[in-house]
Amino acid sequence: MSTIAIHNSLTGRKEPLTTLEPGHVRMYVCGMTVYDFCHVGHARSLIVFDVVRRYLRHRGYRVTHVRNITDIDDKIIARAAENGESIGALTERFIAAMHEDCAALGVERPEHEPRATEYVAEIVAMIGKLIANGYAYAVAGGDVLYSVAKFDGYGRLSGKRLADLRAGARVEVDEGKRDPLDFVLWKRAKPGEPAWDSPWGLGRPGWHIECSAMSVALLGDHFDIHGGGMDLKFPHHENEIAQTCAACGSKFVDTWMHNGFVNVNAEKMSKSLGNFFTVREVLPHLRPEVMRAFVLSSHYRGPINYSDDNLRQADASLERLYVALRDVVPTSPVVHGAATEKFKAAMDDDFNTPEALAALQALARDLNVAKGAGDGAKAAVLAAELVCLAGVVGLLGHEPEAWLRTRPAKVLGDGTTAAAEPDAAEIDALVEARMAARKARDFKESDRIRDALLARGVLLEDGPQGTSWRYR
RNA sequence: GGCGUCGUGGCGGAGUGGUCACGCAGCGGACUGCAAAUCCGUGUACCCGAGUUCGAUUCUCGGCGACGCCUCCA
Repeated sequence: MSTIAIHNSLTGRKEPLTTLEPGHVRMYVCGMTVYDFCHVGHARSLIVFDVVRRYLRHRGYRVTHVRNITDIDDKIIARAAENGESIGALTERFIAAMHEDCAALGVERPEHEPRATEYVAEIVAMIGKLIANGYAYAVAGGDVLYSVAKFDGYGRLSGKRLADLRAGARVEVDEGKRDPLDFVLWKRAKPGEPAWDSPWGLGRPGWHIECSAMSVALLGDHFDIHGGGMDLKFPHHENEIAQTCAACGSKFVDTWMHNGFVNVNAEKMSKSLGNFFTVREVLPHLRPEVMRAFVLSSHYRGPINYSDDNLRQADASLERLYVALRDVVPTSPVVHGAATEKFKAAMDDDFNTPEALAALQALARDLNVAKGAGDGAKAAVLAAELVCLAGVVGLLGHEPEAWLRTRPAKVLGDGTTAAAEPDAAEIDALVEARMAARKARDFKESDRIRDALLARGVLLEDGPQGTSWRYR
């Protein structure tokens, strides 16, 4: 059996996947800070690791997938205050919204979804260990800081040296900080802020420590895969390594995976640039599967450019697959052929989804050829293989006819939705009328009907079994 | 300034030391009453310069350019 190779950010190279426990992958992926809606950048990360999870399972692994929720931090506190809303109400609202977005995108629920506020005891215990081990120190105000210089491997993940970091440090030195790079583990509460009791007084966790504490609590102090967006590499993941290794004296994570950004006009989609689109504003006009196809059209580590044209192309390539599946009933036990081998080889090679998608396209071609040759049995077998493989990455989950005869509301330039398109009943009636005209060889009339429908977004196609229609 | 990633045909996007990605768009053909879909065919693509090599888009070095991280960020 071939093995899966994964690019490990820690070593910078592709390595065969190994698991500490045979056949069981333990994977932690950094999730959201819940003070706002998910945007397309979050969607990419969610989809990428959803595909990783699905593929590992497809390859026979049991997967324990943890995706945390950061439900306490500065931005949450600030946003709640801004809104005049309690922190709990704010975070519950955006957690629910995130779950809705995930469901819409077909992103499976991970096995565990721990929230920082539910793990304060573990966090406090870990900070205590770090102090005991000499890696952390409490300062007068009530903050506890991590002493970066104490940790040998600091900077290994992000390829940074302490000296370089200090030279470029833009952070002002807090009083009490022994080193400008030291980061906070426990933050003293200001009046009115949510706070938990601790040996260092009332306060709350720093950002990085929650992931260390929760991953260790749920997956152990040494596990297989840790993932997240590229922007988390430094300082977040670097700090996680420093914390967990120093507290537990273990190796922590074997394979680090980082997905690339979603760009808009070649610039990173981000809150500060204001060039982001939320999942919920985009999804009504874009079928979720198109979003997934778009994300998978490029390799997860590279950048991907979010644009109408690229989404359109993703839609078109997906449509080609659905058109191929039209009028074919897939056989029941799936027979795996050459396409499966290609698909598997691609996915085994660091989840090369563009290559895997190419295998699906090749399969669609064979399927079309079989259909053209009238070889229904072969077509049925190929269709089954196509649906099965696509399903592994969460695609082609719809009935082809249903997919081709549905479309999201078209948004016009002014933000309004386009006038309603003809419904199925009306289209069927017109198709009937056109059929009658064709039978009478009144092609002028039949073409008039077809052109009129096309002008309203409906495409008619004459085939051996009659006329079918779809939106375009 | 430090560190890093990347630069492939009209567009998107894989990949490889010497045959082939794949999709979108275009063109020619088959099919069709005409279309659409489909199939077949079609593009002197690999940022620039030097080096290694029988041979480099692929390896090495240098340059240019884009982007990212170094502060919260998926």
